[in-house]
Amino acid sequence: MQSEPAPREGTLARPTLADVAARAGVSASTASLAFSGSGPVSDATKERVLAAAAELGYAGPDPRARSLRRGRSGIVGVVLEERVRAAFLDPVKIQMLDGITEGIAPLGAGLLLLTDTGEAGGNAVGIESAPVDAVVLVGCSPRLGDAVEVLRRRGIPAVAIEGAAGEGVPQISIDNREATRRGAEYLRELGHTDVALVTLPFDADRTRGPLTPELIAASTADTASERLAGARLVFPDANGRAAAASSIEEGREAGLALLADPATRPSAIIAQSDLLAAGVINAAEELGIAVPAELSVLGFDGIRVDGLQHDLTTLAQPSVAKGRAAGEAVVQLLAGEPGESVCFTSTLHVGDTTAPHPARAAR
Amino acid sequence: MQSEPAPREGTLARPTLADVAARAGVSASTASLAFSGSGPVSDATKERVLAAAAELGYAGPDPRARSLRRGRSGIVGVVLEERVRAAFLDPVKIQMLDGITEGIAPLGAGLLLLTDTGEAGGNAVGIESAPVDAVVLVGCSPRLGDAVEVLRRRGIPAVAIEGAAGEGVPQISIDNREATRRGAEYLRELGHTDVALVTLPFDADRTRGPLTPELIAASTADTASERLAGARLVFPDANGRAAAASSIEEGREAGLALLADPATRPSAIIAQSDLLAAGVINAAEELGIAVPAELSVLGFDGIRVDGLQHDLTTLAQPSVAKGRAAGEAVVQLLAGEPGESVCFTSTLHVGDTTAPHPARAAR
DNA sequence: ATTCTAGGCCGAATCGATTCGAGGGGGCCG
DNA sequence: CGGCCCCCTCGAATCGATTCGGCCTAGAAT
Repeated sequence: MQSEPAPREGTLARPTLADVAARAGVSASTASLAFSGSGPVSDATKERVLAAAAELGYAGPDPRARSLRRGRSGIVGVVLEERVRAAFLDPVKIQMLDGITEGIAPLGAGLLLLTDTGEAGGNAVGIESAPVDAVVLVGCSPRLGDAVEVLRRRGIPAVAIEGAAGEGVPQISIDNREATRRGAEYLRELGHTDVALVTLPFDADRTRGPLTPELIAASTADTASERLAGARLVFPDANGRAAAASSIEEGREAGLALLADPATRPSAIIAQSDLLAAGVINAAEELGIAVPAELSVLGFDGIRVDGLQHDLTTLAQPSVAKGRAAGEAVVQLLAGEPGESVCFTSTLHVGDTTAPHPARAAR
Repeated sequence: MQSEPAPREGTLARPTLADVAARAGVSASTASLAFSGSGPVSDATKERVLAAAAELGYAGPDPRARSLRRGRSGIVGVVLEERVRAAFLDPVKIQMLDGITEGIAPLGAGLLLLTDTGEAGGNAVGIESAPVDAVVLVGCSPRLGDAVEVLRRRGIPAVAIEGAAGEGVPQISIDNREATRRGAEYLRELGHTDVALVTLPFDADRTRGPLTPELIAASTADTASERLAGARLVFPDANGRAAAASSIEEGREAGLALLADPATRPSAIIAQSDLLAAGVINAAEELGIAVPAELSVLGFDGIRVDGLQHDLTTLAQPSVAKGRAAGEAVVQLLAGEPGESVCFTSTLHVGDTTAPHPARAAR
C-alpha cells in the first residue's frame, strides 16, 4: 500500500516530465537532459527515459513551460496592416511572406500571423501580447510607430518592411520615390502633361477621397508619401485621389471619380499599386475610355493581376527578395548582431497600358 | 544604504509584474488582478498599479508565463502539408486560410503556420512542439495519420480539412468522389472514351510517375484516392500519372508525358486540381495540340489560374466556406463541445476547355 | 454598541521544464 | 594499491504570472 495517491493509468491528466522521470527512476533534471539532448547523459539512461515516456504516452516537453524557462518561443510574428484575409488577397504581401519564410528558415521558427488593427480586445492575441521572439512589420502601415513602441517596451526585436521605424529597427525598403519619378518621367516622355494620381492610404483612418494638402501633410504612411513625392518631381501639380486600400475595387472607385468628367479627364494615371491600376483600367473600360489609346495607366509592384487582360506598365519591385532580406535581418537580430537594412531597386516594366499622349499621337 | 541590490532604473532587465506590484505597494496577486480585470480590485488600486506599470515601462504580462499558468496560448495552428511558401502559391490554400481566419475570429486567436514536413530538426517549432490550443490540418496530407496521433498524445484538439482523421477529429470535406464522377460523366456525354488522369500525390514521398496499382494501393491521401475512384466509376480503365504536387509545372510535366506519343494520346484529361489542369493545357499548347478542339481538360477547385487564357471547365468547391467551417469547429472544440463535421458539395462549371470528342464532332 | 456581511487585498502554491553547481562512483595512471 | 579526474546524476532555484482560500476592515443592520 503506498501512501502517495498514485495517478491512475489512463487518467485524463497528461503526464509531465516529472512523471516520466519518476517512472524511469531518474530525477526530473536528468529526464530533461535526456530529451533536450544537450548535456552528458549515458545512453542507457536516455533509453530508459525515452522508454518510460513512450509507456506513459508522454509527447515531449510542454512548449509553454519550455519557452517560459528558455525565454524564447521559437515563433516569429508577422504583423500585417490589415485583416489577415485582406493580406491573403494581395499578391505583393504573399510574395513577401514567402520571402520571409525563406529568410527565417535557419531558425526553424514558426510564423505567427498578426494584425495591428487597433487594440485586440479581451484575450485576443495582438502585437502587444503575442509569444514571439521577433517581429516583421509588413507593409506601409500607418500604425507603424505605435507598433514599434509597443515592441520596444516588450524588448522584442523588429524589422520593418517599408516605412522608417526608428533606431534599432532594420528597414527593408525600395526606392519608392526614385522609381515613381522614373515612371512619371516615362509618361512625360510619351507627351503626357495632365496626369492624375491614385494613391495608397495616407493615414490610419484610411481616408478615401481627394488628395488635399492637409491629408498629405498628416501622412503617416511613408510609402504613399514617397511615391507621391516622386510623381510630383515630374508633375508638380499632379492631383488625384487617395484609396482606402490597395485593391481593384478601390482603384475602380478612384478611377471613376477621376475619369467621370470629360472636361477634367487626365491623359494618364499613376496608380501606387498594380491592383489600383487594374481598378482604374476597369473604370476606364466602364466609361468607354480606351486604354492605352485614350488613357495611359502606370502601376506599381510588378505582379500579375488576376483577370486583367492587359500587360500592365508598372514599376516592378522584388517582393520576394524584400521578404527574404527581412527574414535574414530577424536572424541577425536574434543572434545579437545589428540587423542589416536594405533598399532594393525597382525596374520599369513597359507593358501595353501606356502609350503616347493622344493629341501628340494624332499629329 | 539598502542591503538589497536594487535593480537600477533603466537596466537591461525588463520589469516583471512583481516589480510593478512592489512599486505600486501592492502584492503581486493584486497587480495581476488589476491587469486581467477579472476580480474585485478597487479603482484606486487599479489605477495605482497601472501608473506604476507606466513608470516602469512594463508592457503587460509575459505571454509565455501567462500561457503556462493558464494552459492556453491563444494560438491556433494551421498545418500545411508542404513548405509554407508552396501553400502561398496555391489559391485554394489561401482561400481556406482566409476562411479559417474568419471562423476562429471569435477566439481572437493568432494563426501559426506550421508544416508537417517530417520531424523538425533541432529546436524547430513543428507540429509536435508548438504552443497551440488547437490545430487545423489543411489539405489532403499523406502524413495526416501521424500528425493526428502526435496531437492526440499532446491533447490538442484538431480539425481536418480533407482526409479522414479518426475519432474526435471533425472533418471538413467535399464530395470528391461524386463530384469527379459527375465531371467524368460530362466528358463521357461529350463522347470521350479515352480519358487520362493527372492526380495529386498519393503518398508521403510524393512519388511522381505512372499510376500503378501498387501506388494506388499504398495511398495515404484520401483526396487523390477519392477523386481517382470517382473518375473510374465512369472510366474504369482510365490511367494516367501522379504529380508530386499541385502546381502548374507538375501538371505540365505530366501532360507532356501523357500527350507526347500521338499513338496513345487521350482525347480528354481529368486533372485533380486547376493548377495541374493549367499545366496540362500548357503542355498541350507546347505540343501543338488544340484545347478544347483536340483535347478536353477538366480541372478541380474552381479558382482562377493566373496567366491561363482559358475559362477552365472545372469542379468548383467552396474553399472559403470549408475554411470557415473548420474554424468554427475549432471554436466548438475549445468550448468543450464536439466539433461538427461538414461535407460540402462541388459544382461543375463548364468553361471552354472541354468540347465534344473530335471524331464525334467531325461527324 | 456589537455583530454580521462583504468587498478588497495578500500569501503561498502552482503551471512544467531548464539549468547550474555540487556530489558520487568508477576507471585509469602512477 | 592509492589518488586523481572525469563522467554522470541529482537537488534546488528559477522563469513570470495566475488563482484559491483566508484574513482584515469598514460599513450596515439590529
